[in-house]
Amino acid sequence: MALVDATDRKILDLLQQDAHLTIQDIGRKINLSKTPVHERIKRLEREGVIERYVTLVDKKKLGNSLMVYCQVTLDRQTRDAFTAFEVDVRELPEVLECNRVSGTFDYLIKIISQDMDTYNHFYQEKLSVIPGTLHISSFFVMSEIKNSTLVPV
Amino acid sequence: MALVDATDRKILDLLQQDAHLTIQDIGRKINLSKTPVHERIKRLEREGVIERYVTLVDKKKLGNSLMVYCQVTLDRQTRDAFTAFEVDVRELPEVLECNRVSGTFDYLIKIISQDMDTYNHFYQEKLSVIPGTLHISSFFVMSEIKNSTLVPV
DNA sequence: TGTGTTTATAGGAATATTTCCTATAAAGAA
DNA sequence: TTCTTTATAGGAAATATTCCTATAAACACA
Repeated sequence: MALVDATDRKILDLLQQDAHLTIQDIGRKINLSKTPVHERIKRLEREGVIERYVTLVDKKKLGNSLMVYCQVTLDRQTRDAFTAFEVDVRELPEVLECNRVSGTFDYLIKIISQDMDTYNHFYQEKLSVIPGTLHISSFFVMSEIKNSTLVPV
Repeated sequence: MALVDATDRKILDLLQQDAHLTIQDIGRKINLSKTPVHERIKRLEREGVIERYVTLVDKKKLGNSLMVYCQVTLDRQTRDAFTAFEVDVRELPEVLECNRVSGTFDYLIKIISQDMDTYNHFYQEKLSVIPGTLHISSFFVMSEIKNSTLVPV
């Protein structure tokens, strides 16, 4: 049998939208008793299909009103240069996402910050000082249209 | 009193990392009985500081191995053109994130797809056909370095 | 075909958690 | 001071998870 069957996908679809659904709730929605629902969820956790349960909060209400994308280019495109940059960038709590991409720059990173002063400080003191960084180009988010964690199942 | 005090921030920090922590667990970690922890969480939910509880899943194990960023430029930068594009893009489950940004293009969107064939189909049939779209430039994610939902508190 | 094994499910019982209720202590207002 | 408000604590009821046993269907194999 496949790693994830149709029933698993239904469960995952529901849990992705609301991690606080009870096993009974899920069972009711997909016409299954609590035992198989419970066992399937535990199996999906064991297999790593379910990675974690998290709480999403309102950034702005916590004082983080500025979101910025940066295109980062390193001075050398070697494996060691990539690794060194990645180790450093992972440590920065302001960096929510970092992906190495194809194209005219190396990394696209998403940064959250309180305001422009805070961002400027972060940019000058924490981001642009990472060894190997050659060029950084910032794009400021003016309006957040969509931000979903829901992977199609 | 402020909307969110120091105790609230401790609770939010813990819940952001693990939505399945029990109220008792949280109370133990911050030296508080279950009642105030429970009341604070309910208040944070009511006030919208806590937006939702979600389950994060392994994209690749569910068959979504390709992640792509697109820079989208519209043919006109009017309010109505923006609104129309945003309504359409919000409906696409492949689009996990969409932000309107400053700079030489209008939107930066993050797309998840099974593989290149699926992405090509999405690109040709669903993305590039959105009315008002002038230019799309794709950047393929080669390596995911960091992907966090943890907002600094 | 028949038998034993595996797999998925159901439902009750024990355990744990959330939710509700009452009570206490500290801080601030009249 | 005295009353009110706010934050906390802890017990009890309601709810959920977890564990246990049992049943039914699918499958392998002699």
